Amino acid sequence: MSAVIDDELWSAVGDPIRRRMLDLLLTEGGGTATTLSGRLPVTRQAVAKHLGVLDRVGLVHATPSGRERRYEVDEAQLARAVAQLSSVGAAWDARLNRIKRIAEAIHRSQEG
Amino acid sequence: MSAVIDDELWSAVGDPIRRRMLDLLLTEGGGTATTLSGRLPVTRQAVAKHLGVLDRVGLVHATPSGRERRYEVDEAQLARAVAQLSSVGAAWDARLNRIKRIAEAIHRSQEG
DNA sequence: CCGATACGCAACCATTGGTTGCTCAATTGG
DNA sequence: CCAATTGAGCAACCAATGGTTGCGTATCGG
Repeated sequence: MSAVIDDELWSAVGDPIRRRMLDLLLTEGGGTATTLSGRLPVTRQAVAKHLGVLDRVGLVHATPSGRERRYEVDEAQLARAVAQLSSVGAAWDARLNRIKRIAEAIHRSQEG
Repeated sequence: MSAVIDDELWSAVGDPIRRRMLDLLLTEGGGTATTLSGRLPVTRQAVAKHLGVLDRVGLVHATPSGRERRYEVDEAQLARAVAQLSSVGAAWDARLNRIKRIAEAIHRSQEG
């Protein structure tokens, strides 16, 4: 029930560029800093830094081959991240619902 | 299907301090920069800046009263944010599932 | 009225995301 | 085999952001 998400994981997927990178890596089945930067509005170096962040939290992993460094999404890890995201959403949902029920109860008690 | 979340909303809830602030505001039914800073590891001024961010994206709103400035969560807006969070999660889930199905199909075709 | 308190503003510092410029290594082709 | 190309990895630098301290101001309560 913790709803205490791993802050590193959150900030990793909290960045819009990194979310788009994950999307691209998923839909294209992996890529390098160079190929990704061709589809993003930032330079290769910026992409490389973001890949470093994603790598450190385990959302992607790299396989060097020749002079290339190909990155792929760690699907299990991303699934875990998605689960944590939705658990935070669920926690807030629960609080909102509880507040709503209390408010309704007060409302009824004031009427009846 | 967009899965294109409002980046401002994301970065608003992407910050761990701001998430804890939302939690506190929900569970305590509102608060001021001063009361929140008492429960957080940052100064009142830092909290005030975060409240400004949350206010600008509409997740909280303030009602000045005397020398206090009381903030409360805009529940409808937070519900919207939660919905967007879960839609991103759902989009990634869908991609992960599709990839999984394709991988399984390839696996089967290679065996049979 | 005067002290305490809650807020806002400004200056300043560290971290982070971005850039450019360079070097280095591996691939490719004459 | 040697040279040009190309992908990656630094390093320096800049802007924005999250944090701090310090100070001014307004409101509340004795």
